[in-house]
Amino acid sequence: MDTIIAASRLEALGNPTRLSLYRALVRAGHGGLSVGDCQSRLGIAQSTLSFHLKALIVAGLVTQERQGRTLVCRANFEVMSGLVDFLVAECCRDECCGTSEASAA
Amino acid sequence: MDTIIAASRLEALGNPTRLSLYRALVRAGHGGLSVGDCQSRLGIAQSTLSFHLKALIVAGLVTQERQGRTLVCRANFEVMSGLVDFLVAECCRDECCGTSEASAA
DNA sequence: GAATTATTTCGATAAAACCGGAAATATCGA
DNA sequence: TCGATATTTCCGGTTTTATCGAAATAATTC
Repeated sequence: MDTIIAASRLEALGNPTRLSLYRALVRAGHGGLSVGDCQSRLGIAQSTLSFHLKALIVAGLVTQERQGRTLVCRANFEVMSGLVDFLVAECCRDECCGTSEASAA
Repeated sequence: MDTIIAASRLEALGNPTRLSLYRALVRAGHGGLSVGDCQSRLGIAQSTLSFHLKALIVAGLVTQERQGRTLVCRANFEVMSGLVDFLVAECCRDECCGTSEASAA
């Protein structure tokens, strides 16, 4: 995953309102939540919710599916998994040869 | 972990410059990197680096230790681990009873 | 204590984020 | 088509962020 893309996803999660929204969707699991359900849970203005929801969708963290009048939102678990993998990828790769003190040799 | 704290950490990682910086430290592993090493790797102004480094430190993602004239920076792996755990915590908790269709019952 | 190296703070500026109210769009039911 | 429900877009104002250069601080060495 590109650093730019990973950063945009982390940025999307890096707002308390959006993080709460995302976690509500994570808790909801497969079934997801309608936009209205999200709104009543978070208790913020609809326009504000729509704004943040869109940010999560653009980032690829959330998907939407229309069901009649309502839009069902779901967390995209694969994207989250990829993001987590990215964060820990290459951990300690440059830490060669088991030096126990910094800048040894 | 509090949502506010988690969001602040994700926000800290949600900037391409800071994410690159953090990943450089993750790659460096236990030995860490001096601020000067970070600067030469990222190729940005020192003031800019200092600004972003401070953000990571305030967020708790990075620690610093003085060694003579240099400040050694290290990724705080425990904090990262906690953050990852937070993201996947309570997954599907509200998805009761294995309904396969949304809003069944 | 003066010179040197390492790092941060300050000042300025342009860009972006955040928020809610009002209006617009889309779907359903009768 | 008309009315009701569900959701988004547009608008504006305020706050925050990102960036760099220049000056200041901190620790070391001679």
